[in-house]
Amino acid sequence: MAVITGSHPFGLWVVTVSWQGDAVYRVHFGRTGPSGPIHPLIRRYLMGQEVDLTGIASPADEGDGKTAAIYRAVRKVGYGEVATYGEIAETVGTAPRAVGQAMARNPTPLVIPCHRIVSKHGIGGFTPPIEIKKDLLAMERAVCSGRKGRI
DNA sequence: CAGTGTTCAGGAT
DNA sequence: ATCCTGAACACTG
Repeated sequence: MAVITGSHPFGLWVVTVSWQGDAVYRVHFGRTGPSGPIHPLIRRYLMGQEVDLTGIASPADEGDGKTAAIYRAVRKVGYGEVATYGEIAETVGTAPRAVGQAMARNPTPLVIPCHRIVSKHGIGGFTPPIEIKKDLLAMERAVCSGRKGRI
């Protein structure tokens, strides 16, 4: 059984996902991507539905190192919520820069919501174009505020 | 050893 | 109020 690679549009971008069963191995943003199916939950997420992606397995958060612990902490950040590098660092017991380092090497954005981790003073960084991070956050915020008059 | 998707404090404009 | 430095922290290749 081979790993499936497919893509789905998100705004002006195309999200390419390599996955198999309930495990996602790689997520990549680009202008174009191969035709093929992607993980159902990620597809619904990209279509603007509030879905819980914590059920998806990612090789990144399995391990013994600090990085894996950071990824697990990041995954606890819920849909439409944000946390700072410093908060994640304090949870795991490490330094903010280690969190940034881990985010920069995140193999599976969305599954591990690195876009919800922002700098204390601004939006923070993002290895693909920062526009994507802004769009993702804007979408989640819109969905959350859209559900029955809450904030 | 060097490079980060940080953070904090200080000082200048 | 905004912007710039410099320093210290933890982790990975």
